[in-house]
Amino acid sequence: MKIGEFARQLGVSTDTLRYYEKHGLLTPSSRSDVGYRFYSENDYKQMAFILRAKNVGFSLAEIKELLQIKFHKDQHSCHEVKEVTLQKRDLVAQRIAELTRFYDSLSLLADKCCGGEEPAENCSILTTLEDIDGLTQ
Amino acid sequence: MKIGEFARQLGVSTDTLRYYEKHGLLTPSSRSDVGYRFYSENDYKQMAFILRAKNVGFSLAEIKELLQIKFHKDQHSCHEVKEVTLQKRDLVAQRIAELTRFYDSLSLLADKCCGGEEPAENCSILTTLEDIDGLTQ
DNA sequence: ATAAACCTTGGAGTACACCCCAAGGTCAAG
DNA sequence: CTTGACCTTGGGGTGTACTCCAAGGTTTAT
Repeated sequence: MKIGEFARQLGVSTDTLRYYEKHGLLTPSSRSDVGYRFYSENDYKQMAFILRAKNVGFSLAEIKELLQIKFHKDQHSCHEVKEVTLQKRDLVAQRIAELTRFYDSLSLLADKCCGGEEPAENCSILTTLEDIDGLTQ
Repeated sequence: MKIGEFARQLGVSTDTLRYYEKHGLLTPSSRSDVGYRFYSENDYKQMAFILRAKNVGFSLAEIKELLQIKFHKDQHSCHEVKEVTLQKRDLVAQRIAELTRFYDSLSLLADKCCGGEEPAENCSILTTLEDIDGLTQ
């Protein structure tokens, strides 16, 4: 598949794909005689992974590290690979925990609010997010 | 508290604090006669909230919106405030769901790995993250 | 009273993640 | 065989979120 079609299917721009290639996140599996990029089914899966990772707040540098868990398979011991994987998993777990606190804070804020048509200042809604922050930590 | 001490306690630079003030995220509660910024306990709580929000992947623009849930209290109806709060909460829930998928993927990757000293290529670890990605969606 | 350690504003520079050309080559349809 | 829709590289521009001066004023300790 050429870059244009590939980009359309993934909902990104061709510029983004060239940018990712330049920065070592996704190299198309082949090139045509005249240099056209060709993307495979595997490239599609890798790009989908990159986009999901980006969507949950990983930087491109972090995503590159995640991808290298697999590229490092040959050079590194199974033990090392497992370590890195578990480290990344812990990082994800921490983010989930913090987001859960946010979720609870916002739930509390919504629950305390009557939801009526009067100005919110007269509502039992808590006065500040900081107070909520204090309550839920 | 002056800006330097405040910055130290929060682990950010004074430049960052001035930047946040300029962009409407945190205005110190007072200034001295000659213009020195003074930060209060409340400012500390708000800054802590901002940092936690940033840490879980909110942009400064999004954080500003979150903070405005409280600043809009007077001008907007309780109903509107509740709506915005619930919207933000849904967004957080989505991120949690996606991060959970990532957590599961990485767990699977780690579980399939023997963790021994041999090169990882000989391990039962799955060959690609994309495959895992496929398994867990 | 003077040095060190603060503070002020303004503006310039940086890293990240794109986005948008320009100039030119390629390819499929009519 | 040319028109239009693709593709190439290279380079410049943009928005976000800082980061780092420079030039000057203030405060505190000796």
